[in-house]
Amino acid sequence: MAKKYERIADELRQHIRAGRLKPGERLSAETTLAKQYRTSVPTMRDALGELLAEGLIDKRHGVGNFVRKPPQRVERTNERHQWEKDRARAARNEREKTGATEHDTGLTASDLVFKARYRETKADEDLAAAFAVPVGTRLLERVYRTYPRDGDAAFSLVCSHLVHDVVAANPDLLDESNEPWPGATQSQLHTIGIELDHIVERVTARPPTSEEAEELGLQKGVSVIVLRKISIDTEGRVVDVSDVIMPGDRTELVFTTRLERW
Amino acid sequence: MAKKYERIADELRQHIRAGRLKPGERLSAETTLAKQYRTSVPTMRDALGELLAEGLIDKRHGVGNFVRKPPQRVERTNERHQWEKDRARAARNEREKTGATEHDTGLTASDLVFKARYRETKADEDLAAAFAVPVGTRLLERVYRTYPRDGDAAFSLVCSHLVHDVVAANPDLLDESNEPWPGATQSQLHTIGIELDHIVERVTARPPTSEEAEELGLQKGVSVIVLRKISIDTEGRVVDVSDVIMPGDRTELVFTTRLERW
DNA sequence: GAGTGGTCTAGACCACTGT
DNA sequence: CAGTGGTCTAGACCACTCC
Repeated sequence: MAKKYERIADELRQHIRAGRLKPGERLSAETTLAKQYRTSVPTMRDALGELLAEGLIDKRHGVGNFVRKPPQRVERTNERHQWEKDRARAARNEREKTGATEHDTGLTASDLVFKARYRETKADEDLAAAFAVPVGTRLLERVYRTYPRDGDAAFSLVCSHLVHDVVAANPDLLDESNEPWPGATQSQLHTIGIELDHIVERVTARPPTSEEAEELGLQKGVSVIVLRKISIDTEGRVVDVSDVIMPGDRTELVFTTRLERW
Repeated sequence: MAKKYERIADELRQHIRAGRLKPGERLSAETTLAKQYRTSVPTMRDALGELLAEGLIDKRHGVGNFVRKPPQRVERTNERHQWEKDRARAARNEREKTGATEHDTGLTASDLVFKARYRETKADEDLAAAFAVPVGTRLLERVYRTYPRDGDAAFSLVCSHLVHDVVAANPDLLDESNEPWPGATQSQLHTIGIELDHIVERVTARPPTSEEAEELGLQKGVSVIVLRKISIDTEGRVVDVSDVIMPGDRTELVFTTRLERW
């Protein structure tokens, strides 16, 4: 009854969990494994595909299959928003001390490479609805990437949108060469007199596009977590809509909800 | 350069999005499609596998492949916690009016079938750490399922844990036949004098186990969203640890974070 | 060049569904 | 029973990595 590739996957999983296959260790070639498990190569590959989607192994084309090191999960908390707000009005040298990615990963700025690209776009239907503005309204699109200095895969893909005419009040905000802006978006918005009141985050999961898989270094079968962050200011206006794509096998989102006392 | 199965998947995706293939419509048999696209059946299946993971089609063994109706997404907000807290002390008939699943799905109680199963267990390492109690501490495990009356797949798989000796203060709380308890867990905890202060939710995504895929009616390649909810009472004690498994292709989590004013 | 995984083919046989 | 998708096999050929 049990499918063959599932039984093989189970067996390999046990070996990994029990430590008989150690992190970083290379598995035998797929042709060899197929013989060992008395099966064909495609079936063997189906079994390995399960472990791949679970993040237990890495496949490296032309090299081999490797037991994955237990991934260092990146936590992203919703407390970062209050933390950013507290720092938004601080002196520049204070804000420069740490950024949010360092806050999440525990790495220091020297380990990280940061890239920003600004572009002007027009609101499509989706964004127009989120901002409650007409379709075609001019937006400022800001794309961010943060890479570890040695590795190649990005931690997350971030794409933020602002209403162009709103942020144009401070021309510095239109210039990507001012990035990384110490203190992040809330500090930038503060320069044009905007204070945030609350943030709504919508979380879903789906398979990555091939570009996303490429940039995040995702193995086949691994999903991404998609987070749409909507920032609302004290007048109830939507001032920022950001989409964040994170690798599903390395990301943990943490949300704390405080309740009113009886 | 582009892989053949990706090109075919792209083409089918376009057809679906453009409405040339309508929701509910059956695709040709895989052997027929393979001929149409001048490829082999396994490659055709790889292409269909992409659409499957994206939730664009349903495969029904022995029947055919069907264009999926745009899934009605279930939203789960963190505002439900305050909503539940507000109702926890209300009169029974008030609390009976609606439950949280109805709140999320917009369905009424008569459309839903509810099941609860209680069981006594001992804290493993993971749960012991979450509760800050010794490994082996007696826990009450409560498993919940909610099904639509006509369909077969559950909306979510919920497993809640309470410290047995804490809730034993009210024997009614040990008896699954008292479920569904109007007003949910916060109302149950209120009967033993517990008030919640805040809730921490940790969100991750991963492939489903085969049991999860079965119960949630998931197609191959669709991930689940895993939410661990930890409830902390006004004395800082962890009183409930719940794991919620939700289908990745039909779920949207919504978290609102309110910020302190400057 | 040797060895690895990636893509694709062709086809056997099984399991499930509806008539 | 006919038709469908599910599993599995055997093997060709390509693309990548490392020596």
